[in-house]
Amino acid sequence: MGITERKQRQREEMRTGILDAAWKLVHEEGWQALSIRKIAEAIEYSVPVVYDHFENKDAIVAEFNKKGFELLGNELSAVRAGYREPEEQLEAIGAAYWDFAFQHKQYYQLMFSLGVPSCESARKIPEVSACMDVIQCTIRQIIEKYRNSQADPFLKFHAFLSMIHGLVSINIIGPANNEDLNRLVLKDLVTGFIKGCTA
Amino acid sequence: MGITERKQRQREEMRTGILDAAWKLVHEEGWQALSIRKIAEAIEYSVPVVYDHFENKDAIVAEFNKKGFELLGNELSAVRAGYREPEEQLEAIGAAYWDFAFQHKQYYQLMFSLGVPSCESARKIPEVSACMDVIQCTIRQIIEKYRNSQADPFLKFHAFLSMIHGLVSINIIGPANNEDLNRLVLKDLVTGFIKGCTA
DNA sequence: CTACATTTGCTAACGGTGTTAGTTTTTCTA
DNA sequence: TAGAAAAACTAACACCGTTAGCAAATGTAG
Repeated sequence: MGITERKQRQREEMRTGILDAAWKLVHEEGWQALSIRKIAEAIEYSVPVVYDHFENKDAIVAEFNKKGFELLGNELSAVRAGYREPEEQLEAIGAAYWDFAFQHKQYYQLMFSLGVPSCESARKIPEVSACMDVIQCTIRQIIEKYRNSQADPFLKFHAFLSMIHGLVSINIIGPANNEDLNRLVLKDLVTGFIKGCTA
Repeated sequence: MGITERKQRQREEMRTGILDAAWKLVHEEGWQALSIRKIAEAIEYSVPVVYDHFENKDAIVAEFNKKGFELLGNELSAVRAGYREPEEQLEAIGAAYWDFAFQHKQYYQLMFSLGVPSCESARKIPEVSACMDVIQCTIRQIIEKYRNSQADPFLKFHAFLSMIHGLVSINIIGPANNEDLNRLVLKDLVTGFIKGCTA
């Protein structure tokens, strides 16, 4: 009775086919150009077929949102594993975060609502927490390492995220800004931040 | 021959009427709900009349973008004028920037593409520069005051903007976050930043 | 092998969007 | 008062997300 298995497999293939088509469209024309109708055309099926696999357009978008945080989380974890001292780790995380935002521009725009019709009802998904934990944990270690009882890890975490996200989001809108300047700003922000954690 | 004057006046009235109606809609239903048709209905004219005063929807949105930066620029200037020392000024600017973002949520969302279909072809408008100059100038004064030749004013300006914008944009997406925490994060960021400028 | 049931996919529609071509109505001028 | 100019409108085009209802393919049981 491999029939149900085959059907299951075909369903799965269609699902990923939809996502692949959607992703291709986003890459070629941006989020604002993504439409159910174009997806349907790309997979060579009629529109309602898409609705058999996703409740609505938001559900498709949410899928990418999740995947984006998953990707970023993995990236940050991997980079962090390459260093021993938490200061180095945080510096590397800052750079990696930056790289991610621009190497996966579409993901990042979606993840932080940059010029994208907001993907409602996200933000509580576990991928977000997991991703943030990497940063939060590293910062806590810096503070602990320097026995700086005045620095609140939670507060510092939010400060760090604000810095890094602000830098990225300002630069991700519109075409290429001065890349060298941004690198310097990033370094200035991160080193300044670390100094604030240690002293 | 007051006829042409009257016509001019009527044109102006219709223009502001369109903008008022648009602004009301944005306030009531958000940017994503703004439509030419709804504007036309609100002003009790047919759709093409709107196109007699604005080239397209983007032009209407761009108008608000400009106005937003104008407002923010004035706000920051005013707040800055209330203090003598640049450190105090910057601290006040940080707080004022924050307040603006949340008191004029719709403006801020538009100005920095937070969940809004990007208003193309903005960002080079003079209101943006004027607004940023207030911040940039204050930072330069702090650096000069402390004769810190190592701190680059331009770089520090970008760093400051990143911080403040990052904090705001993370918190402006979604419903109310912890207000007290955000105030602390803001203070931590700004004082840390000032320390980085002075030493 | 056939009859029924289920799944699968489709057509066609509803109400919405931005935008514009062409036409009517109003207003001003000569 | 006739004709030119300005103002406003109707109606369409080409999209969009979403869904109700129907047709065709597929699997199941007698």
